[in-house]
Amino acid sequence: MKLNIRELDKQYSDIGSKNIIIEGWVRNNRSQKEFGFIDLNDGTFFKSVQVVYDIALENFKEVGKIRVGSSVKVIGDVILTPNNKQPYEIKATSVELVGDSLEDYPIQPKRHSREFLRENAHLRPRTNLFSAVFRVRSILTHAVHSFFQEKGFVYLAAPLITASDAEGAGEMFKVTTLDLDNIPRNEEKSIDFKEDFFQKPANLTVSGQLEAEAFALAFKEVYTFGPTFRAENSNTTTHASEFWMIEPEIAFADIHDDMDLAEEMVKYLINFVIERAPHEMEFFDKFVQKGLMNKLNSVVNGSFNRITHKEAIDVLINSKVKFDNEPQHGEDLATEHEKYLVKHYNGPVFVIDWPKGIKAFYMRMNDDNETVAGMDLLVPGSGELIGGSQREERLDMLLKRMKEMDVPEEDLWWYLDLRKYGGCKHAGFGLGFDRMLMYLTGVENIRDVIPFPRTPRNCEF
RNA sequence: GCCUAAAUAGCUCAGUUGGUUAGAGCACUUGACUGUUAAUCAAGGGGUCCUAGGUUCGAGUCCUAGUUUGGGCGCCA
Repeated sequence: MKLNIRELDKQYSDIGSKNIIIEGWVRNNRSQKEFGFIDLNDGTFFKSVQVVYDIALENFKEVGKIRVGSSVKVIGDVILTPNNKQPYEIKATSVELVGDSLEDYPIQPKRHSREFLRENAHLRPRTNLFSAVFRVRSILTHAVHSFFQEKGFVYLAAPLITASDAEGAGEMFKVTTLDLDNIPRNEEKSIDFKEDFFQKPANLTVSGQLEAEAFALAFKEVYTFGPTFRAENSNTTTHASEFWMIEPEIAFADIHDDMDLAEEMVKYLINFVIERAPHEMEFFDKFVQKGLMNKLNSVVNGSFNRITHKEAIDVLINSKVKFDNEPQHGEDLATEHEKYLVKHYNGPVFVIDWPKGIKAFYMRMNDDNETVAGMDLLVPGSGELIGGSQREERLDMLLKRMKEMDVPEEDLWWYLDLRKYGGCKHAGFGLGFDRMLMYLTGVENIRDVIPFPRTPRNCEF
């Protein structure tokens, strides 16, 4: 009977000593004179199973030489070993080498640096850490859909290619089929995009928000979940050129409804993963970030702090801490300020009502005419986990803001239409999926929670 | 993009004020070993000391430039 290790771990006590077949990869092989042990992992379960083989095997000597990384097929019986480190193991009646692993296999049964493993991104999922990270990533993906689907939100796939350059969320990657060695020029000597695939300049999206707004004004509650691209030359532990973002958008809702949704979602995601990946979470808690589970449990059981930008600045000023950037009303928060705030409040903090000059054109103007209804959720380690706002639904105000901020109206005619035909107050946010994963696992670098990360100068694999 | 640190065996690192033939642990090869679990023990193979210049009788070590990587900052999710 073929079994995978996940199934085996569930039912090992009932299986008795039946012949079972397990196929997987050798994590370690300790051979002795007349017997030996293989740590076998088949990828279906965080833990490996120990296979015991002895001299009764006709190929005993060859089995003893099977190297780490090799794939094997094992036939054997389950035996219970309650007095050992592991509650059960496989007593092999047959061990067959399926795919040899050459002598220079880079992954060894020892600690490797994260940098080295990044350079071996095709092999790192075979290590404990990355096995745990990427299984949790998969579970977190499921959690996202599960959360919104349970609430009846409609999922839309926002376009990845866009002709609009107006989102203002950062530098964009250009999309073109023009021959770069022979770029067509028009009479003014500028690039003739009439010759290009879309007959106009096109880019990879930096946000699906504007399209999500269109759907929110039809389905009331919607979300996007997909990749996003930023061509910024960002070199930090929390930025990638290609990352995934979740962008819910809700109609007939204001910024407080928006924060309620964000808080409920973050808590749901944490609970979902803790429940379904207990071994992985235990591993993170033990080896990646001590106290992680305590932190997550207190986040789930507490409520998030909510302060205005003005209050945040007051807290910073009253702290008497000597910051490199002096906190000032009307100015942006520096990273050191964010770090102080999450420490001060000992957990996630919403900051709302930001000075209008430092936020995007679509955020709703508050009655004071000085601040907009934007909100950021700051968390320890991952920085800005969520950025969102109540959207400006008043056509005249939106047009005024676009003019002030030099956003071209002609590209966004359809976005303006949403305010002309049955507009209503609405709000939404973007949650950085990869940053959420960092927060959940305690992994400090975004490059270590993305299977094959893209960052400036790095597009291998 | 700015600031800063680093680069020595496949990996993780040591290498003193510039001085003989550049070392260790792990990995690999060979062998030993009756319950290992990052097994242990013995022997062996393995080096463009990041690259290019320079200083010096002599450079892994000092200087200059470059490349790559880490961290911090900016931009943001």
